[in-house]
Amino acid sequence: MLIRTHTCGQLRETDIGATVRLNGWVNSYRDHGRLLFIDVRDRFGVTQLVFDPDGGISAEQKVVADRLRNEDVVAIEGKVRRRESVNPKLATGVIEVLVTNLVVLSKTENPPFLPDDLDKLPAEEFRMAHRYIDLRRPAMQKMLATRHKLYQVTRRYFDENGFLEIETPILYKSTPEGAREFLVPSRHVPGTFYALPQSPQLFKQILMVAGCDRYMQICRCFRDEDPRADRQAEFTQIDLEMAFVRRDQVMEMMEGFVRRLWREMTGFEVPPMRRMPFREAMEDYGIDRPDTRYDLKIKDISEFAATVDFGVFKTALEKGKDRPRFNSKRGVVKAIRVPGGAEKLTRKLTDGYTEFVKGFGAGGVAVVKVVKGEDGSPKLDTGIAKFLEPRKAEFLALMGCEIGDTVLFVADVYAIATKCMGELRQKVARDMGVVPKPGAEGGPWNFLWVVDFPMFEKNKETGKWVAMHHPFTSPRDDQMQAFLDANEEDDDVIESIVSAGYDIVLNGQEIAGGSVRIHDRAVQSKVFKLLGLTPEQAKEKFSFLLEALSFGAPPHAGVAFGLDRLVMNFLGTDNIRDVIAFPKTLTGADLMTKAPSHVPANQLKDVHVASIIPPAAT
RNA sequence: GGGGCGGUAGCUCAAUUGGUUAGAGUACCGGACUGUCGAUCCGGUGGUUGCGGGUUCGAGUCCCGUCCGCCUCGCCA
Repeated sequence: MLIRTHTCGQLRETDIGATVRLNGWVNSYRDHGRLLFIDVRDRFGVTQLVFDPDGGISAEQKVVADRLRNEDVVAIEGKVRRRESVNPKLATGVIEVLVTNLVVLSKTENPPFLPDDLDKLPAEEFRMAHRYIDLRRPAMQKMLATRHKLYQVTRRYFDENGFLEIETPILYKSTPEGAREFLVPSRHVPGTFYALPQSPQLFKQILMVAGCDRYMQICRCFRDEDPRADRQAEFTQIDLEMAFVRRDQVMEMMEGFVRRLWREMTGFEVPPMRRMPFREAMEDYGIDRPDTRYDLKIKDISEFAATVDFGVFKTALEKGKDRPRFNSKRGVVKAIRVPGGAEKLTRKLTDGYTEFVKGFGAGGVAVVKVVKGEDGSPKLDTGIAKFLEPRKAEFLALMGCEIGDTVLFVADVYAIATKCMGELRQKVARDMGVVPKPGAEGGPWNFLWVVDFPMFEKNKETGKWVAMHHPFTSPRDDQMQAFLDANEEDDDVIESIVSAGYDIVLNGQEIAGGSVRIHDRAVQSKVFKLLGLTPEQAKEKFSFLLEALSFGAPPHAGVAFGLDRLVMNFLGTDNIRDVIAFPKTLTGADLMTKAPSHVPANQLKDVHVASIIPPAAT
């Protein structure tokens, strides 16, 4: 074949006169009879070829050229010359190649679709089934290049900071807490199974005990739970761990990474990141990953609401009134002041909010508008105005209301009211049009740390304690003694213990999370006990960890970044499948390879597995 | 597991209340054309309306079931 001398994005004015060879795909053809133009494409760009019987191409080859169609693969030789008319859309648009020799390397069937970004894209289902064509699109090539660059910046930064890149096993021990695991049957030991790792959490801690000091890995993780637009069952993490550090050293290292990453990927200089306690996030934003690009803060007005003669408030506030503040079952009234809402939040929208919060367990949303009265002063209107009227001045002052505002209320127990308000705040922000464009489209990049998470929370169904982050997260240093001293039966104390965990939140999205780990066997044992694991169960599941911790474990801490979400941010997409070369559907199918698939009976027999699904039914 | 949206030519879409032979653009095939660049012009092929039932004189359209895709709640230590 004619091996290329240049890529299809390379030739410039300075190459005019040179004899070159190009390889690539036919991107489009424009047949003028005697004269034929072909745009040839590779991942580097597009170059125009000209086939002219007066220009050195043989009559036989011209006939072959006339038969070229989109996505045929060709090799050509020819002479670079200046175009008669420049195409400013192409980087190579000043020149063209007058072809003297053509070899068709691969003739294509009529392709199911053409890989251009100009027309409306085919259905995603179809793009995934023919991924080899979809990935030819310039936008997808850009995605692959962006991911690649992210890998390189990541490896460079952590290498410079003394991290070792170490691979950990994919065939791993089942530790069935948290997410459902993918299982792999063992051939050697009938009836036993590996699991695919939800993350390399325990291996990286073991590596710290093993004296590796600093570890990093760009690793695949597997969680057999239902995906979402921004979630795949199989996804990639930038996984890290450091020894001989506490919280601040890790956070500093991570912040440095984020700063480097954004500088190199986007040119944006990330300012010092504020640290927001979990409690503040929940109080002001109703969520542990607040989007601080817009205000619309939530206000707890329980105290004021108690003075209002409104049944819904009174009923809510009666609930769990003897419980401590922030207790999930204590009744509260929360409000959001929406500047300009009186006009924009129509009755239809606010009625919709009631339906919306019902989905999260609340009874509804109460509404009041602040309008201009006849004397020009603020007047309460619609909704629950008549109940608030007697305490109007106090209410307006409390909420800081101005004419034109709408105030939305939810009254329920703390957990529900907080969740509803957090979700409602985001919905209202969208309805009001105050959510900025994504960072990749010129909007702000808004980073913050969320810290001081509770160590434990109660599972709603079982009533048992579960680790909020994971069971290897240490209490915050100043909480350690309180944790060791705590009576396991004392829920209020257990609930109050704060962990040494930390998340990085970007524009309301968690992009990284980590914690200082427990490096003391006694502390780890106490956590397992609180989580309801007997010493025997703990040993069965985590003996290797407990042993490791008992043979000289350095203090250590780490973090994991969601790599796919980082790429989504850099490309400005909200679809995770757009940043993965070979993604899966919501049911875990690979539409190109048709995985998962049935396997022959003998293959099942080899691994000692029998299907309970009758062959006829499948 | 629950809720919602969608599935019509290779692809993107249309088809009035249930009513004639299911159309258009594009791709593809044939033809014309020496400067185009999403070439243009002329002509043509192409349909199990996802699948299976049902209602009806008549179903792309209505009903039931099912499969697939997407969005979402639960779930995701």
